Amino acid sequence: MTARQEKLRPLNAKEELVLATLRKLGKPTSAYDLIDELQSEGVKAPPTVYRALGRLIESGLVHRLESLNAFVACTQSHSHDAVAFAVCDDCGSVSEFESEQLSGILEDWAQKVGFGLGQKILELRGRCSSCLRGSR
Amino acid sequence: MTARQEKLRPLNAKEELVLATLRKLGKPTSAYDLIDELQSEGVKAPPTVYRALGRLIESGLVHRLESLNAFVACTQSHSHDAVAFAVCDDCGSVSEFESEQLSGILEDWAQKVGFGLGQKILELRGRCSSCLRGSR
DNA sequence: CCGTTCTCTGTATATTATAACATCCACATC
DNA sequence: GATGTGGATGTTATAATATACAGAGAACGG
Repeated sequence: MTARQEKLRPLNAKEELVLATLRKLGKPTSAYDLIDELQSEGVKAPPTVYRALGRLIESGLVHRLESLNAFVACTQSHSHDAVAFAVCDDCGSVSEFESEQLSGILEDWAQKVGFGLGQKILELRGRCSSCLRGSR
Repeated sequence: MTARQEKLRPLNAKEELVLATLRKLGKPTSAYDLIDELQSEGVKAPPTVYRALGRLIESGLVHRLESLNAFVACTQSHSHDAVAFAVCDDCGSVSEFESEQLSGILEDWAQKVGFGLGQKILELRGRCSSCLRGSR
């Protein structure tokens, strides 16, 4: 139930770079946009950035947003059980939230039907409160 | 709350073909695999199949699985509120399920934080009961 | 030193998706 | 009938996303 690091291996230089960039940008970013940002820093081939992202995801430091094919730095210290992402379709911002209740429903369902539950992908699309206020 | 067809427009020939093929295959299928299936039937360019899929999705007859970049025929008559998909990573089968409770949690959260909730993407990865029994 | 293993890297290519523009057809207007 | 207009459909090219595969170099044990 507590936050877990999937691996304790320290980050290498490229992983640090990618993580720092995702944190700086603070919003979902595609692998190729990361390459553009990090050309000059030696991250210039797709496999390089995908490998770094893969390991950051394993470590729980980065999330992949399936519905955007993009990546964000994790902003919460959480268990990684049933993390949901709310993506604003106007401004692109993402907020993370977790709910034991949510997690519970999914696990109960899996139990009931005998599904061996692995990753839970929970992404909400819509408009964030500030975009709604701006009412564009 | 009741099942809704987003549009009443009848399906055209290509849409019927794509839908029939997805039903026949009964599992998540990529747009390009559909093209391979339907070459001879006149569905041979990507925009053709993507347009058909787009309209089938609007009509609620097909779902897109974001985590697979693939498409499945809808197997349930449902409201399309908070449909979740359980994808078996071994055999590729998908089962759909719905839960008002699930829907409720997500809507409550959105309400609370002022998020204007649109599409809910809920995909569970894991192993289906028959693959678990086979214990491969 | 030499081979083994491990990590890291880059080239090329596969896969998924859309932009841009041409064409065709049904219907309206003159 | 000629002309236009709008919508669906078709075609070509290309964009965007992702991975297979194999080479290069360090670290280590013999």
